Amino acid sequence: MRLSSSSSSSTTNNGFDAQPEEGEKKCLNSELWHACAGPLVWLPQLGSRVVYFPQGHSEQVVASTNKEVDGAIPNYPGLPAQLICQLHNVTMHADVETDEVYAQMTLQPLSPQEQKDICLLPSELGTPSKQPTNYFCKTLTASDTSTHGGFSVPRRAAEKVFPPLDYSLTPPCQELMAKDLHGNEWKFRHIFRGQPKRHLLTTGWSVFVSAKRLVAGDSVIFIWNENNQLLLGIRRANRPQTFMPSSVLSSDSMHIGLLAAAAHAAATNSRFTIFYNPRASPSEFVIPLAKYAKAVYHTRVSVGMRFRMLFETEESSVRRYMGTITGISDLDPVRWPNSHWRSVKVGWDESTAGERQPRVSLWEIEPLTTFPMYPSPFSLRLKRPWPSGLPSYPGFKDGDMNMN
Amino acid sequence: MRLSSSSSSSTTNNGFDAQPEEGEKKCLNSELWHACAGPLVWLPQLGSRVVYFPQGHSEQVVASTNKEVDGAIPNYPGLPAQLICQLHNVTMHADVETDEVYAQMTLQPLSPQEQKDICLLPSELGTPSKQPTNYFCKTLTASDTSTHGGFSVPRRAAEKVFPPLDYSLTPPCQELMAKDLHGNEWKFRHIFRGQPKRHLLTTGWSVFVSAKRLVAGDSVIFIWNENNQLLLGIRRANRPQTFMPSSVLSSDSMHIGLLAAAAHAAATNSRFTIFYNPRASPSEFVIPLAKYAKAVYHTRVSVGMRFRMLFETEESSVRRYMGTITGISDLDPVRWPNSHWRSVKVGWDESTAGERQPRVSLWEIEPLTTFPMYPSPFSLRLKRPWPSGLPSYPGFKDGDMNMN
DNA sequence: GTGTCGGCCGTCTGCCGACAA
DNA sequence: TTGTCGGCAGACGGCCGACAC
Repeated sequence: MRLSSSSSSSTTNNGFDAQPEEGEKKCLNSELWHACAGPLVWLPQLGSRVVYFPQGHSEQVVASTNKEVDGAIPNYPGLPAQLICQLHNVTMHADVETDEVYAQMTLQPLSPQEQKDICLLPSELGTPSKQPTNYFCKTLTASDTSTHGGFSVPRRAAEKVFPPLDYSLTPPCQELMAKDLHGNEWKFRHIFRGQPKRHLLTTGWSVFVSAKRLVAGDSVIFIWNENNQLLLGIRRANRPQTFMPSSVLSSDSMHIGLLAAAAHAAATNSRFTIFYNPRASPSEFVIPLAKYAKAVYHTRVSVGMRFRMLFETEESSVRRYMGTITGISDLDPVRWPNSHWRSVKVGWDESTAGERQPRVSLWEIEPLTTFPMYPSPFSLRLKRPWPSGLPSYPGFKDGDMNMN
Repeated sequence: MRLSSSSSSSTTNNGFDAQPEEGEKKCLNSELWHACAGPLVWLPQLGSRVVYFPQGHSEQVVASTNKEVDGAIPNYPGLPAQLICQLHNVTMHADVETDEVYAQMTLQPLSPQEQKDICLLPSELGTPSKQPTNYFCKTLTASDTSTHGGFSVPRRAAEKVFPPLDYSLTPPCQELMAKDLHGNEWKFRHIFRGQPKRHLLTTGWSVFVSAKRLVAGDSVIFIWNENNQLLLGIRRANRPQTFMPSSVLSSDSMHIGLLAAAAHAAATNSRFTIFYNPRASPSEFVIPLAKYAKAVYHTRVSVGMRFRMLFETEESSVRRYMGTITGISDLDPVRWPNSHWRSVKVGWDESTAGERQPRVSLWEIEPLTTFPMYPSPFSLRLKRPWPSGLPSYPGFKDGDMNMN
């Protein structure tokens, strides 16, 4: 049985397959996936080199299982804190039950020889995934989810993303068809009525709410794409995890499995598979190699330095928060010495910053004092040693770094 | 957040905690758990020695994730096909979403010294868990689950497990309160009416059906226990897995995690935790040591020998099927040489046996030709070598074996 | 501009015995 | 003995504008 809809990002398919073949994976709309994942989520490019962080992967499992790890997790001496990998496959998925978006990636650690020959391509910095322009995201109110009525569409939203109504009708109304991540179609009656006049979705709305089990606080996303299709995604509020597989494997075993799978792949230069859940994971843990290299080797940070960092707003747009670097140290000096994962301790300017993490990674922030983009002998003198097991960085050629 | 109700089988609590303390696990009714798990499911006794089979554990993950394992799973040379362990903890759980029952066990592999000192206690053979006597199990019909009506209670079932109605009333009826695995109470109107007269659950029934998302084919279990409480459990039909954690960890990583966790525990004689899901797992993979030893060292089997084996019926009772041993060999000679897991190839007498497994383990069957219970020098001559990494069996004392 | 409510109508839930398997 | 159905009454779903923030 297929448990999720999926789509390979390597295809250039822009819509849905009209008739997916039996036994083949259904195609999943990339625009909608990214809209649901959020504006800050990028997926690395197929075939590119990436850096994989077991620590970050571990954090995702912690967040997903909501269980702290006890101290019994063995060390994997052969597993460095970061693995440079080739990205062989990346597919977008959505949970059939919850519509939760996630990505599956197949990674292959580079051989020592390949690591020596590293030579960054401009394209490997990672390009932000194209966010749709004609869309809106609304957090559902009690009235929206109650059985008593329909969905109140914000006026600007309706005018921007829905087809224009024929205002000569009394009342003006039309039928909308929207496709969700799995390709299912939902029909809504869109009407403009009331005193004062407003846009509403009536017939069909409550079916959608109950089928998706939406509650007040969850959000819906409507997209009008370039193929004149209406797409419809959902984002659940951050209620406590309910999708946890508590009855399959202990969270300790999951942690061990993740580490052992990566360690085995690293030792044999073979492929391994991971799942990245952008809305459950505290941070991305598969980073384009060039982005990592730029942040770690071509940006100099120090205590006291000011920086800014992007965060997602409730309306699914982006804003910057300012902060100051208060320290630079290993997050876990015993288990993961010399790791760049969350190596920067920070303080946030705004007092409401209680929920922003106290530790970030170098590639997540923009220091306000910038240094020359192109590497110089000076900037290549590292403050911290190159992690053991990885080569030094001779193959980094100036001409290949084109990062602005 | 607590994701499942649970109860330690080490407590002697026979009912529900009236007021579970904050932060403490709710107590889960053992009778009801066993009724939902089925008549063939035993849980090993707390503190006893058990044999753990990574192969069986692996089979459970395969069944749960519905995905075959590719060949990439590394060997764990230090991990034998069976581990003798001390059972430090065993707790019963039920999934909050699905009510699916499962058990959590904490195992500690015995040290080499402890393995030398093995001396079986009579109690360690494993005692069948007491199945409730006053109960019934009914598979729901289309009428039972439709919104059009209530639940038709089979006459014998109602007379056996529900409190007697006052037949002087017209119509005779009463209110029933039943507790599910999580301790939630459900209220039903029990009425005896119609022409011909029959027992029905009306008011309250449809709330239960929709809350538990029951469909025709699922089963309900009502128990009247010795504390005069009515307990109510559910067993879903074997529809394709829906609880799968596809977005958390790849099934390969899960397999590796399971093996690595056991291997690490075996190497360091430290504890590890596993989940046993009796209705998802093809076979039990944590076996009382004495049961294992009796089957492997004190029962002689050969090709052509007749045997019988217990199976669960649809009505949650037990029946025996007969078969003939057709071969004895390793299930996976490469990865798990000298393993007793499913080492017996069998043929079944009845032609409808298509769904019964072609390979079973020695402790699952009862050979029809029995040999003396007490070990003799003759019966101790093993047909197969004692698995490497385990001691020979000198500590087996005659006086301690009291197995009938 | 939009969240919630009272009002009102229609559909579907849910209780009943009939009937047949 | 019990699964399904037609009949029927009442509850709730769901569409409407009023109204207030």
